[in-house]
Amino acid sequence: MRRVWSRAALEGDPVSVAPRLLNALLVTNDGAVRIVEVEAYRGSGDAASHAVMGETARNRSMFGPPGTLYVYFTYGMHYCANVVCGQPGEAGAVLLRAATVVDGLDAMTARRPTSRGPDQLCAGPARLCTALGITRLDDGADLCDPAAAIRLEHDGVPPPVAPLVGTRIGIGRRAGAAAGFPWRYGIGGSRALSRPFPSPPEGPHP
DNA sequence: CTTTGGATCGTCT
DNA sequence: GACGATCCAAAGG
Repeated sequence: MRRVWSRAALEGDPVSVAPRLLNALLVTNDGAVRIVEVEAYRGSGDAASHAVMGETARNRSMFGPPGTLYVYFTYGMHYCANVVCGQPGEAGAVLLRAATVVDGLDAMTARRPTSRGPDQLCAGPARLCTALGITRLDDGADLCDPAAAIRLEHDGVPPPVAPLVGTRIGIGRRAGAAAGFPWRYGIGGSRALSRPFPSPPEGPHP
C-alpha cells in the first residue's frame, strides 16, 4: 500500500532526512520512480547550497514548509528537483539525483528518447526531471498532498541500513570545505546511480 | 574505458 | 559579465 509522506517526517536536518528518502517513491500522474541517490543541502553554513546567501526569487521554495518541491533551472537547459525539509523558516532540501522506474516506463521513454536504457532514464538529477516531466512550473508544489499531481510516497520498502556515502557532485571550489562534506547517499548495487561512489579504502591484505 | 568541449540562459555580482 | 547542485556526443587510449 502506498501512502504520502507525513510532513513531520521531513522536519529534520536535511543530512538526517536524505538517507531516509532512499527507496521512497516519487509519483506523478503518469509514472512512479524509486529514489536511489540523493544529496543533502542545508541553508546558512552550507557554502554549496543555493540558500547560503539567503532567500531570493529562485530559492524561495527552499524556505518553505517541509514537503515542498523545490525545482530550479540550471545550465540554461536543465531542471533539478529537491524535497524541502528542516524547520519552517530555515532553508534545507534534499536533491533527488537518481531513481529507478516503477511505473510509466513508456511515458518516460517518450520524454527521454535518447536514454541508453531503462536504468539510465532517471540516472541523474536533470534526467530524472526530464523523464518525469518536472519543470519550474512544479516548483512550490506540496509533495505531501495526496491529491497533488506530484507527490512523495512510501510503500513499505525501508531505506538501506548502510547506504553508500560520498561527497556531493558538481560542487565548485567556491564552496570551500563544504565540497568535502559526505552528504551524498546512494543504494549499493543500483544500476541507476548518476555516477559511481568511490570505493572504500582497501583493508590489510588477507 | 576516460577525457574533453559545446550547448544555452536564468541568476546574482 | 561570469558561472553553474548537468548532459551528451565525439575523440582519444
